[in-house]
Amino acid sequence: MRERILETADLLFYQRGIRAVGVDTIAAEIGISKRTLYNHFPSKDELIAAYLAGRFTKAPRSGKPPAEQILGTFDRLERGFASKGFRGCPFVNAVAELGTEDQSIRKIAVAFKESRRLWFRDLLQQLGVADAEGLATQLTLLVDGSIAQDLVRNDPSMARAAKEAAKVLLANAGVKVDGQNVRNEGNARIID
Amino acid sequence: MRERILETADLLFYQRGIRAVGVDTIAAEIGISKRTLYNHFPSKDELIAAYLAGRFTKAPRSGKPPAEQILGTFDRLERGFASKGFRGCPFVNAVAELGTEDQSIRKIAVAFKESRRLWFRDLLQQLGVADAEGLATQLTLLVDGSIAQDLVRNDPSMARAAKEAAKVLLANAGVKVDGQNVRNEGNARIID
DNA sequence: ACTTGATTACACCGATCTGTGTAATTAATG
DNA sequence: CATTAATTACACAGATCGGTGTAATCAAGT
Repeated sequence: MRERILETADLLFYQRGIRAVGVDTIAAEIGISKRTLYNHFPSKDELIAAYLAGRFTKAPRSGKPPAEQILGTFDRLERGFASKGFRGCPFVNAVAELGTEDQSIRKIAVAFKESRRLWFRDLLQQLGVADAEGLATQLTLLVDGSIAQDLVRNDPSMARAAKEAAKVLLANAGVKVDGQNVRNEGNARIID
Repeated sequence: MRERILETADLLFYQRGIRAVGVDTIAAEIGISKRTLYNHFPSKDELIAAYLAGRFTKAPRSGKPPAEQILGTFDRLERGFASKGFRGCPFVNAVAELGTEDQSIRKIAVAFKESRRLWFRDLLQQLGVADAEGLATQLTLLVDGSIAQDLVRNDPSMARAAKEAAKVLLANAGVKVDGQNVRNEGNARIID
């Protein structure tokens, strides 16, 4: 039951916005009484927090080469953009909608952003990139930038643009990409 | 009077979110009657549209070298992030909050994003960049990415990370940056 | 002084919001 | 069968929402 409530809340919150969806709407959508919903979640705020916590999915660990994993992120992004229900990053949207004052929600959003940055960083470290921290941050900018742009433009190709930029940044850091050969001894050299 | 309403609505909408601010709140904040507000704006929706239209500021035209103008964007971003009231991109926030179905608002947001992309593109063309269209798109990703990241993290240094990434992208396209020397004949070579 | 237009106070509308109280109903367990 | 726990229907609370109707007030211009 709790999961049914959560998945319905997830769908409606993400699709229409948190403030735009009332608890009555959620209960009615499932076909349960409002009382039942409040028996599982003491307040809407806790339901919102649970919704965001449920969106906190770890990045998949795979055996593929790190560079492929990194660039594969943008392929998954593009598929996500093209899928029907895509409506931007739920964490960014929540902070944008609910404001910065709500610390509990902002903390979840920060934790998610940071977890993805660290995922990038670890892969970059495996690749021997010198400034893995900085480059990981830059990659997250491309990710969130393409998400924001797709949200307003509804243009999945933004993911590909981000991927191309990521390739350049990776190559500049000495990572071999797409069979390109790159040396990185003091002066990086990009061969396209 | 109309401007007073607009600037107050701007402040409250941007700071607290559009759905979170009622017309009564706006009128009370100014100290006018709700009737007066509705005499200037027939509905809240039109007030929202006017709010976004007012946020539509053209990028400044200056006589500085194109490369400096482009990179200066990120310096201005960083100052914006560090300023007290910064709360992300009002257009992205509006779309995130009001949903994609509201076409009139989404159109304003798209127009703004596109205007900034074209501003980048024109400067890149002045620099003789081959794929000015594509690179301009990539730069907007860095801009919007840093905005989104700063919104949740409250970390103005995201603008600097975006600037560093932009430098790499520019250099890779053969633009001379920071006194770096770059050739771009077939194979770009980056010297840091 | 007279007219015109803007603004005011204020009550009111129907709808919706989060949240609660309560008593009846259902389903599983012993 | 009896107990227990969950769920139900439903009314209701108090607040807020966007928006309107109306008559009084105010200020400026001719």
